Amino acid sequence: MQEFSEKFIDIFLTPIPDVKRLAMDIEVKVGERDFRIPDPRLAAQEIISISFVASDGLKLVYMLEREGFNFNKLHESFPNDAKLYFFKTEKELLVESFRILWDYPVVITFNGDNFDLSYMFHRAEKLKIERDLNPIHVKRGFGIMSKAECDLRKGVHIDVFNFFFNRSISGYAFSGAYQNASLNSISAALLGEKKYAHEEEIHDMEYGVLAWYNLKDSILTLELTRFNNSLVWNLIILLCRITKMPIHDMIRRQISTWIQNIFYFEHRRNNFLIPRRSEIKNVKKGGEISFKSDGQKILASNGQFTAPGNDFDGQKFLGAYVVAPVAGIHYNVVVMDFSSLYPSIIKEFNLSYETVLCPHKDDEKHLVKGTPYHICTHKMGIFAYVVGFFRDTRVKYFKPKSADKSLSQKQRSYYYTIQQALKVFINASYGVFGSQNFPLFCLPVAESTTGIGQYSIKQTIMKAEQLGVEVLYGDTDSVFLSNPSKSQMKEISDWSKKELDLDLEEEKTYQFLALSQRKKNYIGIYKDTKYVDIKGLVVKKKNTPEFIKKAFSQLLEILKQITNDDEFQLARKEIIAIVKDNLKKIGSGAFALEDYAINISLKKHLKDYTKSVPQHVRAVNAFIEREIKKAQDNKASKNEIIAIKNRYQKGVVVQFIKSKGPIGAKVTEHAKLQDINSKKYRELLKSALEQVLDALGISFEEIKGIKKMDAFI
DNA sequence: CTGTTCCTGCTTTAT
DNA sequence: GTATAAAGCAGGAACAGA
Repeated sequence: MQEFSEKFIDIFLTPIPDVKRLAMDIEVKVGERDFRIPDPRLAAQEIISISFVASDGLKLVYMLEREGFNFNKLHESFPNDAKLYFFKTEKELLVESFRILWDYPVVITFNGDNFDLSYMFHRAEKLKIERDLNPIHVKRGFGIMSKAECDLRKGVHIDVFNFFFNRSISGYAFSGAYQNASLNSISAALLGEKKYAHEEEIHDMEYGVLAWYNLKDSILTLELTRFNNSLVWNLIILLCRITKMPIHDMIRRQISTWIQNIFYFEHRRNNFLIPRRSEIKNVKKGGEISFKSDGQKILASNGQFTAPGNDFDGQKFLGAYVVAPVAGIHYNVVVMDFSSLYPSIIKEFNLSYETVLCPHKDDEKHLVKGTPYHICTHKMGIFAYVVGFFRDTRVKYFKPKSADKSLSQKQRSYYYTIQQALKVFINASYGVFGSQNFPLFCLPVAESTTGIGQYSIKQTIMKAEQLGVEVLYGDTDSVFLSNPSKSQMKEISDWSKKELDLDLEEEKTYQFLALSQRKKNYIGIYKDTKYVDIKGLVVKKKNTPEFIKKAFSQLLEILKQITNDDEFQLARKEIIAIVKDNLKKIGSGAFALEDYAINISLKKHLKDYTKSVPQHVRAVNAFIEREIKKAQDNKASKNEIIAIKNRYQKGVVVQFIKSKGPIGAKVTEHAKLQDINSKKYRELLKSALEQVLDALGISFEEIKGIKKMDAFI
C-alpha cells in the first residue's frame, strides 16, 4: 500500500492546467406544428443560428438571414462584449463556424453527441461543404438506437450532458442536486441560473431574441465547466488521471468501465496476468452464504428465508441485514453508524478476488467471522489496497485539507474536488465488485463484504443490549439506540474499533421517532433543528398524488411539536380531525385534477409489456389510440402520426389519474375531474396515512367513527 | 358462480 | 451495464364455499 501510494499520489498533487475552451450551441428551424427534436442524421432543416462562448472572452452569435425577418434591436440582456454576425447563406455560416471549431483545443457542448455536432456534420454533407473544412467526426455504434459519439479531428469534444448524466457523478459528486440531466435543471441547481425563458417558438423569434436565447445556452454550458474555480473541469481531469482514460472515453463511459480500467492498469504495472472471468469463477465458486447445501432454497444466515420476489437465479448473493423495527413512538433516539462500511470492510479484511479463498494451506483453517471463507494473511489484495488507499487518503488527507481554514479559498476548493473524485470511486466500488458484468467479479468477495457487514451490525446489536441499551431499528450500517448515555455510546464505539476493526460513530439524534412494523419506513424529527427525516413512506414517492402529500404535510406540522407522551395525547385528536377532513374532500371538488395525478415512469418499451399490462401502460395505449384517431380525422401527415406513437418512449414519465370504467386509468391530458374514481382514491389515502397512524397507535376504524372493538361489547 | 388468498410483475425507495 | 432489501399496488391464478 505504501508503494502504491507513492506511485499514485502525484496524480492528485500535480496542478491541473486550465485549458482554453469553447462552448457552442446551435438552433435549427423546425416546421410549423412539429415539436419533435429534428433528426440529426437527416439534418432536414436549416441551421438558423450558432453561438460561441470561450474561456478567452469570445462571445459570438452567427445568424442566418431569413426571409420575412428584419433586424430591429438586440435583446436587452445581450452582453455588450458579445458580437452578432449575419450570413446570407447557411453554407457560409457553417464554414465560418467550422473555422472557429478548428481553433480551440477543447469544445464543450450540451448534448452535442446526439444533436449539435452530429447535426452540423450531416448538414455540411448535405450542403456539399468540403470534408477538409469539416472538423467533426461522427462515430456511430451498432444498432438502430445506439448513441452517436462526436469527435473533433483536431481537439477534444466534451459533451457535458454525458458527464452530468452519469449516475455516479450526479449521485456521488453532486449528491443528487439536479433532478434530471437537462441544461436547465443542472444550471439551476449548480449555477443558480436558468435558460432564457422564451414565449414564442424558435422559428418565430426576432433576430435579437433568438441571438440572446442561443448565446445564453453557450454561456451556461461553458459556465458549468468554470463555476467554483473550475470544479467540473478539474474533476474531469482528475477522473481521467485516476482511471488512466482519455477525456473522450472517460466522459462517455460508466463507472464500471472506470473501475475496470484502474484495475487493469494496476495489473499491468505489476506485471500480473489479468484473469479471465471464467478463471476466477472456476477457482472461487462461492455461493455458500445464500444457498443451502441442497442448492435449492435460499436461507439467510439469520435462519430466515429472504423476501419473496428477490430471486436468486444466476449468481445473486445475500445482501444487507435490516433490523425489525420496534413499532411505536420513541423519544431521544441516537443513530450510530459505521462510516463507509463496505469500503472499510474491503480494506480491513483484505478482500480481493485473489485473497479470498487463497491457495495457502496455513490460511485455510482461519475462517473470517461472518463468512464461510478464509482470506490470505500473506499478501495484500489488489481490491483492498486500491480501495483502502482511496478511502484513507480521502478521510485522512484531502477531507481535512478541504476544511483547513489556513489555506486559501482556491486551495480548499481544489482539495474539495479531489475529495469528491475519490468519493465517487469509494462509494461505487462495492457495487461494481458485486456486479456480474464486472470482469473481475468474484462471488465470494461480494458475499464476504455483505456477510462481514451482517456480522458487524448483529454483533453491535448484541453489545448494545448487553449494556442495557434497547436497539429500536437498524439498516445495513446503522443502529437506532433508545436514549443511550454518553458513556454507553463511547463503550460501544470503543468495542467496535477493538473487536470489529470498524469505526462506529454517533450520526444524529431524533427528539421524536415514529416506527411502524415496516422496514425502511420511518419519520424522525431532529433534536435541535426540527428538521424532518421521512424515509420510505408512500407520501415520499414521486408516484403519489399531490393531495395525499398535502394531507400528510398537515400531519407533519403537528408531529413536529411533540417531544413527550403528554403532548402526543393532545395531538391525537387534531390528527384524527385532519384525516377525517381529507377523506371528505375527495371527489367533492376541493382538489384540482392535478392533485389526483399519479406519475409512473415506463421502465420498458411499450411493446415489451407482455407478461402483464400495468395501469399506466393501459392508460398510454388508450391515449395513443384516441390521439391517432383524432389525427386521422384531421387528415394529419404520416410524420404527425409517428410523432404520436413515439411520444411514450422507455424512460418517459406517464401522468395519469385513476378513473372509473374498465381501463381504470386515464392520462391526465385526456381526463376531467368527473373521471376520478373516488373510492380508489379514498383507499389510497387510507393506506398512505396508515403507515403513519400505525406507528402512532391510531386505527383507521377509530377515525371513521367506528369505535374500537370494546365499544360493541 | 363469487369472494378470498396467494403469487407474480412492476415501480420505487433505503442503504 | 454499481449492489441487494423491502414496500406496496395491480392483476390474475388458485382455492374455498355455496
